[in-house]
Amino acid sequence: MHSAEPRRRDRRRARHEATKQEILDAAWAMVRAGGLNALSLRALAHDLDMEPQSLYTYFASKNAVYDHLFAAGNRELLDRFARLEQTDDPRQVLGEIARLFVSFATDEPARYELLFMRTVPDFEPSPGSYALAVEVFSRARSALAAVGLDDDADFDMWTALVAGLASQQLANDPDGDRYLRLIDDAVAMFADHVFGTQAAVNVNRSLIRA
Amino acid sequence: MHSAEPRRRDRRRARHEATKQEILDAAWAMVRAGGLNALSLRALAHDLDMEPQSLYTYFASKNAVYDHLFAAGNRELLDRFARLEQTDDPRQVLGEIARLFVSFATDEPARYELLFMRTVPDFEPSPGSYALAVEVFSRARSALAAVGLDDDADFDMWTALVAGLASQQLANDPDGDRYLRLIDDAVAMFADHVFGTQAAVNVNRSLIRA
DNA sequence: GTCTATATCCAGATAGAC
DNA sequence: GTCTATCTGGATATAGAC
Repeated sequence: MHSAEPRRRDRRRARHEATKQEILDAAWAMVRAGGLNALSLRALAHDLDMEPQSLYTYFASKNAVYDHLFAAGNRELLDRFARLEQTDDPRQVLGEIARLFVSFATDEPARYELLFMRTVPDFEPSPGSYALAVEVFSRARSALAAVGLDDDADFDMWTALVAGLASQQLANDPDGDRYLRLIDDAVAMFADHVFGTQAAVNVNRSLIRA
Repeated sequence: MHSAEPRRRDRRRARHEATKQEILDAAWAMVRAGGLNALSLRALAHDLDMEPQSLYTYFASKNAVYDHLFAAGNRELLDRFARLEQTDDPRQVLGEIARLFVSFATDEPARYELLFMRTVPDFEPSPGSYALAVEVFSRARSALAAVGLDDDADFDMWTALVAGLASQQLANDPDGDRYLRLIDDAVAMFADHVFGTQAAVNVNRSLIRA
């Protein structure tokens, strides 16, 4: 009879985790529908047919819910990084990363807002969640470094360009692709700037041949 | 005695407008201190030593206050446009406009947020205020067209680049100039892309001379 | 034009019974 | 683990006396 106890605890824990996940799923649905600041514990409880107070069994506060969403968003980004096609072509790498971020933004604007804009008052990610964000950052940093892009200012320019495309897409054409379709052009512009233009490369080749 | 009445009405109206402006000044101070969503009619009234209900004499709703801030922000932008140095040099024009927008953002982040991000739930500018925003847009559009930049996609790329620099500056280095100091480089990158590189120009000159 | 009083609704969070 | 009951505080807005 002693041996049954641990299994019972496991089942309870599993149930607990399952409920927690249901709450998080409902939270995603809520921010998806009404924006990041539309998250409300009362409404969340209502959607799940429970009393608001019961949520505190699973999350210590509303910001704890945000923290789980924040962590999940960063894990999703890391997954997408892991699935990137491997290549040595700098322009292809830049294009892949830009598409990764901008589609991450358009897929779920609220998630992008949570991770990259500072729009939830008083929310600070926990150390564990923040570590995931740092991992995302260094992942991007080293992906660019691998193709010869290791200058800090260039990196900042790149993130500004990608963030600009993403935020304009969300703000001005949330359901279209007006800025999404500028990605290839943006990559060409940026790559020409930091690596030299294809034209310049051709000129250099001519000089070498001469 | 009849002639005194209009003057009394004028004085009353002037007093009314003065109080209205005091409220707006306090509102600016509030969003400056606590962010755009920190605006609260209760707190506003408290700062002005009045009851919250009295504010309704001056503004029909909280969003009416936001609307006045929105309009004032756009008027300030138009003023800055009017004060731009006149020049035919495309790169100089691009640089001036970029600095105009990014410093407009860093001078008062909440104002930039109100005008260019969609971060106040349920706020829609009134037709009159929106008209000012449209005027700002067309002002930027025609300033670029005047130096030969009239392609829609190029314009979108430009706004994305400038918006990206501004938003990254606000989000990642609000008190510094990490992205501000990239403006010249960004202008060069963009201008090279749409007008051709200086290198390419030199090559063309060589060809013409040869 | 400003006040008191009030309506209505929302929020996050805690204590303690069961 | 979930509930009832409650605390505390916030919000926007309206009615009507003065």
